[in-house]
Amino acid sequence: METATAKAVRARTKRVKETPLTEADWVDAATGILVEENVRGIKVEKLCAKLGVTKGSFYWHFKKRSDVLIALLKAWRRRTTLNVIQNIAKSGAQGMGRLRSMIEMPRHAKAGEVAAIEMSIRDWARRVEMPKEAIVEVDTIRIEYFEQIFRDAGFDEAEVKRRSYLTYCVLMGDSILHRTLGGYVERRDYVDAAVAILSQPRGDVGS
Amino acid sequence: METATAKAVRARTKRVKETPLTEADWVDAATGILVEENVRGIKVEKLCAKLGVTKGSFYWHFKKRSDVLIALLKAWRRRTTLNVIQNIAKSGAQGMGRLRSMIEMPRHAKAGEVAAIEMSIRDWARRVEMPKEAIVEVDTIRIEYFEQIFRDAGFDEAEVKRRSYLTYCVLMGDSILHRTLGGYVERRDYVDAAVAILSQPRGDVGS
DNA sequence: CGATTCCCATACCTGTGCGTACTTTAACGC
DNA sequence: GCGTTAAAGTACGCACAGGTATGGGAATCG
Repeated sequence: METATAKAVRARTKRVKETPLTEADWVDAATGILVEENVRGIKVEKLCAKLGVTKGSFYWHFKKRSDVLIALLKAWRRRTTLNVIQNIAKSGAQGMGRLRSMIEMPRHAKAGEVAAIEMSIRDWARRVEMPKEAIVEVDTIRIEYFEQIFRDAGFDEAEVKRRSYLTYCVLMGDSILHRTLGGYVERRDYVDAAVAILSQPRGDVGS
Repeated sequence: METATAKAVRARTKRVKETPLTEADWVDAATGILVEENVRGIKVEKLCAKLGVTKGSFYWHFKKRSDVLIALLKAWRRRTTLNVIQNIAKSGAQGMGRLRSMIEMPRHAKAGEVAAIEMSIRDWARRVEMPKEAIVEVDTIRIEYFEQIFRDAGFDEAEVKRRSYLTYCVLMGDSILHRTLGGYVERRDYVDAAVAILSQPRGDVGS
């Protein structure tokens, strides 16, 4: 039979980090599970196993399970809203180049993980109010950015709104569909076409 | 204290239907929970409560919990693949009118429930293989229909694929975003713009 | 060097949910 | 009428998960 001290040692050796855990560690672990499973898969004991500690630690950092969910959401909200703004500046794109770099985003290398997190949160938001607020905020910020792009390109206000919404639909749709329909269209091909079609001046409607 | 017979009577009176339950009844109940919560929310006892019976009934109809999930998926797959084909015939639309009626779909009255089911299954499919197969099949059928539309309109094969994928992205994006960004654009306005832009012949790309 | 505080371990209680074994009731054939 | 079978009801075992209470070791501060 395993002694209590032996178990303690075994638990300790599982720890990756020897410094005390921070809230960020818990949030990261929870985010991982959120993607692999879903919100309901975020169990206290599973979090602890992932971090190599026991429940005593969790309930020292948080009062209850839902507190880590709130922290997760807060962190995502902050990261994501900042990302939108930063990607504007970072890419250095101008005019319709901004549209292109936005449309390319879901197909970027590291985007898969990011998109998976967002999709999990969107799914969560379908039934719970708290994540819905975060989603609405992110959606609003993004669409305002699209509006700016089309406004700069000289479209009138009504057309700006329509194209912004359409653009966001394309973006959102692609980030969902390129997983199952991955190889259907080439990335370069798709991005070119999307930019061209969305930025094309309104001509006559084909009969 | 409540007697055993009294409990039996109380349970019986909760039953909506007095005829024996069918597999379809269980699948319907499970689908309801799938939308309200998610796939992990489909608990055997919750299903039973919804149908006014006890676990004895469930385990007479199914061997284990996952069997009802399989049945649910099978039913959805069948319904959805049929729906795509039927909506083609039913609408009676021709040419680009077919595109319009497809784009209108997520905004139809009863579409909310249907879309919610699909989104729940898509979320489920992100982590499990079984629902993923169903999703891939549905995606393939839909995009083949889009291809037909654009092919009939005279686009070349490469453009057919690009536009089909873009169209599906718009459809998918709208069915997700119109919940949070519901009032952002008017339905009529959005549909007109989407059809116009997606069907517009390729002109010069604005600089 | 002693006490306090931080961070975590252990043990326990409770509720819930899956699955099983057995019993009960109602309809139906004969 | 009477046994048989379909369609449940009842009771139980058990594993997991949330939360609490308490204990322990290491660092830190006076």
